[in-house]
Amino acid sequence: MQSRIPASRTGRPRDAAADAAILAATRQALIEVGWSKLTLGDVAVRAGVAKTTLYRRWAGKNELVVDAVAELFDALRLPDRGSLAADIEGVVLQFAAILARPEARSGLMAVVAEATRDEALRERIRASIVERQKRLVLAGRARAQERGELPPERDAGEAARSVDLIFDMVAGAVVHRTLVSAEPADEEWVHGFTRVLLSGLAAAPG
Amino acid sequence: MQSRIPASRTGRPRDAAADAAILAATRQALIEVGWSKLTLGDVAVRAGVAKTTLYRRWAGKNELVVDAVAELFDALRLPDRGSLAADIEGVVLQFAAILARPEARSGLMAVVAEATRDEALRERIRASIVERQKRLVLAGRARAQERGELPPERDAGEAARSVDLIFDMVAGAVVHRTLVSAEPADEEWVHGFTRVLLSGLAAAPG
DNA sequence: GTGCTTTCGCTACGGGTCGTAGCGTAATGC
DNA sequence: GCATTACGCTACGACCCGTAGCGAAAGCAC
Repeated sequence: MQSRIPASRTGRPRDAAADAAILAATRQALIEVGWSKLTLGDVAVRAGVAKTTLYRRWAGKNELVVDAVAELFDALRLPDRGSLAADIEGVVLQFAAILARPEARSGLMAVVAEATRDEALRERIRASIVERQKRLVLAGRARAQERGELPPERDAGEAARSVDLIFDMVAGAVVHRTLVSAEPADEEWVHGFTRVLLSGLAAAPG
Repeated sequence: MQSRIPASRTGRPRDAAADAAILAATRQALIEVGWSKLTLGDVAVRAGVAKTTLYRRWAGKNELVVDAVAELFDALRLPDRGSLAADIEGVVLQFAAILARPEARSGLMAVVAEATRDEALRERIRASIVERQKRLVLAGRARAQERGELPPERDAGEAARSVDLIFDMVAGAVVHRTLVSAEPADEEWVHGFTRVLLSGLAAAPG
């Protein structure tokens, strides 16, 4: 999943530790110098590998940063706080906390911008970040339906569209609040946002 | 508002037509080569001016692209379709149409990414794009309150927070849908989104 | 008109990054 | 041992950056 360029089956195997070192170095470089001034030569020095080694594993800066950032979002967990509203607030707060970290802010938006002109990169982001985290929406909704807090979907297509909409609204609002409005997505804001979102979902099924 | 570097009062005045030519050339370059491969030398050639002229007016690539993209959003209008839901749908569809244009997609996200590490650039984006377009939310809400579709705010602080939340939700959702999920924000999607948003706002005042 | 000031187009430059090629060496499978 | 691949290192041409310096042009004050 990480290395875009696959390793061969024969010959000397790749150093597995180098992958982790490179991704960690990439995140550190994002923190210290940001996306635009991040150079692959610098990352290689930080990771303690040769620049050519880096190019053997990743096609370029875009792919490398996507992988480095994607790992950050794997820490997201769906808490069980007893109610859908509280569960969502918990996830959104975690999401906001990740987006507050400079390596996530600088890297994520930059690769999304690059992806507007790169179909393969867009698919890479979708697969390794977006689709990967939709598990949270699915699990949260299923639990809420068990509790009777949300009505069941009429059909599968309806359900899929609903998940997509919720994901776009949650991720979009938090990202916009954090990166564009440049205001913190703190507990007060998350509480207000969650209330509006849930009221809307409950009142407008489908 | 456009040229970051102010002109002097005496001496030969700047060619006013050059500003428009440079901004148009910037947008055209965003369409053809995208943000990352956009060079100021290329923009200067496209605009028919010397590279040094460009540097006399803008501090760099970031500031230039912000100005070039900001103009795109000035075309937004609040239509009067008779109901708040219809009005919002109209604005959101216009917003989605702008974001569907490659010069807006590529440029906007890139400068937002750069702004995560540049306070002045962040303020520039806020002033020339975000705050500038909040007029739409304000006008839409005022009209809805006249119609009785939305309750009045309790106080000014409440009202301001509400506008910020609405703006983050609308802009965030459309941007995320268009650029990250890479799905079109068509009429069907906008209709569903608007329904959820308005139901939420009506049910969860303040 | 005559100066003063600033803009403009042009050329040239050092500095930095890119992505690749080439080499000798190290590590694994057969 | 042999083939194959990964690794570290060096070097390279290509490109873009941002600035300096120049002569010419276009306004303003007088």
